[in-house]
Formats: sequence, C-alpha cells, structure tokens
Amino acid sequence: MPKTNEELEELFNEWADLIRISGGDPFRARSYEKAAAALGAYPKDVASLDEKALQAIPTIGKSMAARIREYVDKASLHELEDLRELVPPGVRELTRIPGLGPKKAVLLNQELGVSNIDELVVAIGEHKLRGIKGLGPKTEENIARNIEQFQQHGDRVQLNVALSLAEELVAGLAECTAVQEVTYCGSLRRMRETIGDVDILAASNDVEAVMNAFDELPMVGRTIARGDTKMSVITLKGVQVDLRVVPHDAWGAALIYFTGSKAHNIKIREMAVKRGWKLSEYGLFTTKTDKRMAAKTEEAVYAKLGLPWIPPTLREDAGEVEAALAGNLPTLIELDDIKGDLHTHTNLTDGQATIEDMLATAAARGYTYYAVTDHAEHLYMTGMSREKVLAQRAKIADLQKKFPKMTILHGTELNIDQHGQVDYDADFLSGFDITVASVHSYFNLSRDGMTKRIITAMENPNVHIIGHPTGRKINSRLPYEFDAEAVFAAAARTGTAMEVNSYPDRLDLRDEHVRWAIGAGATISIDTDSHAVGHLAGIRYGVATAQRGWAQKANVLNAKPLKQLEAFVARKRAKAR
DNA sequence: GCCGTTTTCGGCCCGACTGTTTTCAGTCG
Repeated sequence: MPKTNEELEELFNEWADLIRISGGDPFRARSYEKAAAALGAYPKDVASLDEKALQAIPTIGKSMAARIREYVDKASLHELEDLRELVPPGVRELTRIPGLGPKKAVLLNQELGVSNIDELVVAIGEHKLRGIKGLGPKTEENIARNIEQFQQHGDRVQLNVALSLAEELVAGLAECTAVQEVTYCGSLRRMRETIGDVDILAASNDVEAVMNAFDELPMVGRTIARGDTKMSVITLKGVQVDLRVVPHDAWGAALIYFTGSKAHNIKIREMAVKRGWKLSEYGLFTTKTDKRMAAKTEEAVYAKLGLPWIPPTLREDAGEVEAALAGNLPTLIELDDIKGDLHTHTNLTDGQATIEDMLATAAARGYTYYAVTDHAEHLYMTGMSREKVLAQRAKIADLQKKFPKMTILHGTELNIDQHGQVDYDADFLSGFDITVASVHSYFNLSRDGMTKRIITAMENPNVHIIGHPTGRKINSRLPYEFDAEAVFAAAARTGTAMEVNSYPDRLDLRDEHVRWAIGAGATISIDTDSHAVGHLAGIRYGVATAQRGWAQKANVLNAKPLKQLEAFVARKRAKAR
C-alpha cells in the first residue's frame, strides 16, 4: 500500500489509543480506528487527493480530511502531538499486554509511576499492585502471566502453523460424542496471513462434556478462563485457543459471530438494528417481540438481512457488504480452478526433491500443466549452468512421456540485478517455455531505483512472472521500498503476471496488494515456490490470499487453460518485435 | 468524529468472562 496511507493508518491508530487512555469519548476513538482501517486498505495514495476527494472515502469526514491534508502538506499532526504531551509516555506500551486496557494502564501509571513493561514487572515482583483500589492479587497474578506469555509469543503465528493446530483440535473434539458439529472460525477461517488466537466453535447441548474433552486433548496446556459457554486455553506450544459451545440451532449465527471480522460483524449488526432487529451469536431477533427469525445457517441469517452468503475470506468490512447489497460480490478464485503451478524447484538447484518426485506429486494433484523453474546461474550458490539447463530440458522431454495428462513446461527463476537485467541473453531465454524473475539481492536500493529495476525487468519480453514481488518475509523481513502503483500499472501494460507466492512465510503479493494489482488491470499467478514435494499443497494459502484480494478466475494466469497460458507468453514475446 | 428510507442531533453491536465488588467495571473478540 502507498506509504502515506500506511503512515496515516499507524498514526490514526495511535490517536485512537491516546483518546481512550486520556479518557476521551470512546466513540470518537472508534472513528479514528475506522478511519485508520479505511486508509490502510485504500488502494490509491491519499497524498494525491484533495479534501473533497478524501471525504468520498467512507469513514472520512470533514475533520479527518483536513487532518490528512495537514499531514501530507506539513508532515505533522499538531492535535496528535498535543495529545501525546497529555499522555504519560509508555502507557500506550502497557496496553499491548493482554488483559491490560487503557483504564488499568492509566491507574498503574498514576498509582505506581509505572511507564513501561519492565517497570511493571518490577512492581509486580514487589507485590505493589494488590494495594491499589480495584486491583487484587488475582489481577496481579494474571498480568504477570500475560506479560510472560506476551514476551515469549508476542508474534502472531503463521497461517499454516495455526491451521494444522486447528485441524488437530477439531479432529480431537469431533471424537467427543457430545459434539454435534465442530469447526474452526476466526481469522483462521478468514485465512489471514497470521493468527493471534485460534477460535474453535462447537455445537452441543452438553457444554460440560465438550469442555472436559477439550481440556483433555494432548496439545492443550493451561486453562485461562472457563465459563458456561466459553473456555480459553494456552496450548503446550504457547498458542491461545478459544472454544465456544453453542446450541445446534444457533450454528449459523454463531459461525458468523465467531468468524468475524469484528468490523464485518458490526456492519451487519448495524444493518439489523436499522430494521428494528438484533443480531447476536444466538440468532437474528426482532427487538420488540424477541422472536428469532434466523440462526440455523449462515445463509439464512445473511438472507434475512437481504444479503447473499459472503465468503469468509472477504469478511473484513472492506466493501464486501456494499458489494453484496449491490449484487456485485466477486465469484472468487477457488483451489479447484488452479490448473498448474508455475514456480517450483528441484534438487538440481536448492530444492530437496528430484524432478521425478516433484512431477509425480504435481500429477497426483490433477494439474494439467506444471513448470519446473530452477534457479538461474547468477544465484551462484545454487551452482546452475547453461549445460545443466539444457540437460534438464532434455530430461523433461523424456519425462513428458510418463505424464501424458500433464504438460511439463521448462522454465527458470531468473535473478533481477540492480539495473533490472536478468541472467541470460534473449536468445537463450527464448528457449524456456516460461520464466519467473525475482529480486534476490540489493534489497536496499532507493524507492525509485527499485521501482525502475522491477519495471525494467517487466519490459523484458522473456520475463513472464515477477516472483514474490515485494520481498517481504512475515515476521522477519520488511518488503523492499518501491512504487507499487507504478509497478502494477507496468504489469498491466507489459502483460507480465504478478506472483502470489503461496509459501506461508511469504504470501507475497499479500491480500491488499492483490486487490490493488487486479484493480490496476494486472494478471496474477498463484504459485508455491516449492522446494519439496510437501510444499505443493501450500497452494491453498496462495489461493486464500488471492481470495482475500478479491481475485476471480479470470484474473489468474494459472487458472487459464494451457492454450491461453501459451498465448499469454506468446503475446509478450511478440511485443519485442 | 461520522452519519442519515424515523435523523443535521443523538445515536454509535452485542455478549461472555473475570475479579472485585455486593451490582458492576474492565477487557476481549
């Protein structure tokens, strides 16, 4: 997303926190949060908009627009700076600890002078919290434990880790006879790239039995809360899991509630309120007579609100409700639409598996084509040479006979050098069926330099896909700086696909970028970058990320039949002449 | 601070759980 949007998202979120900490109007705080989310998701650079255009963005009114302009024009926000003066430094940091909200953070600061997490740890060690009115020994204990949990597992877990944990938990609970239905919900069902807590929903009329069964699952560690319908635990690996048990006849309403997102739920609950109804996890009710109108299935609840069923990957209040009302919901790309993988490796370079094993696994997935794209020679550590390339090509011609239903494409993953050039000359490049080109070096170029570099590579008629386009690694490496708007426009202009790399620690492009790239008219390619046979199944993460970016089948290169894929490559090569 | 098919003022989603209280505030999702 554009840099200004990102900065404003962060600043407005800080603003919202400071309003809450300073005891300001909570609804006003929410306005800032909503505006922050809207700016973060906005696909164009807001720095280029005037006040009138800014106000056309939902949640941005007159004063928000003026503040955005102030920030763009003067690089400052004087009201936010004034507010920072009012709030003791460090109090906001304290609210990052689970269970410690603005009220308690202020209390701790006022009573004990605590202004950061380290000082709080010392105060707890001296048992100073229990003397404060409203706090007791339990609170002191809980905060101490939450700090420990936060410091050890502060990062959200990756999608694949959370998903396999959730699948294990669901399978375990399904064996309990009291469980009528069980599934995972929350950000995991929405397939967000990282997951805070794993949410499990079960239907049963024997809550005790389900909770006891949950407690006894081997991966479950400590219980942190247990009530009549809800229970929270920490797994042995330190992930928080929330279990909610509901009556079977409220399954659909509970699914919606527990899947979220919070913003999506608020949106549809407001729709209910406007009709004189009330929506909760127990169903959709009339306010006057408390009569339940829908609850059994998600479809029934959405239908009563005048909406089609909305796929979980879209439920972020990012325009999906409005699109649903207008009958414009996208028909999302599905896993079954994927016809092949266009970015994969073998043990000829840095992969773990032989080409035979990779091909057999791909064929078993039912792919109609598959590209072998081992690294090119400028990634010296992989020891690639032209001789090896040609030998691999000959081998593929041979192996093709073993896979009559799957066309094997011979490709390569090229390295984009700091000037935008790639490993081979046009002549040698034309021998490949398809190529991926990626940035593997010089991550610290200037924004302009990086932008120019990537666009230069895209202008090469023998470059068909840009691999992991932003270079980010979740929780470890930031994306490199470049002008995404210019790059996506160039992708559309040059007929180059932008990859959605499915590797769980990459997911690159990410959801918001996918939506933006598609909006710019670019084609995306959902690939696994597999280095082992087990990686090929990871395509589900890429498909989910593309869904979160509103991608439809027509936007995806490797959802096209082979002929159309070949035409995509040929069109680009023809441009060189 | 935003917003409008009851509205330009007065609303703003809804419920669960904990810990500290003797009926509720704070926090979470």
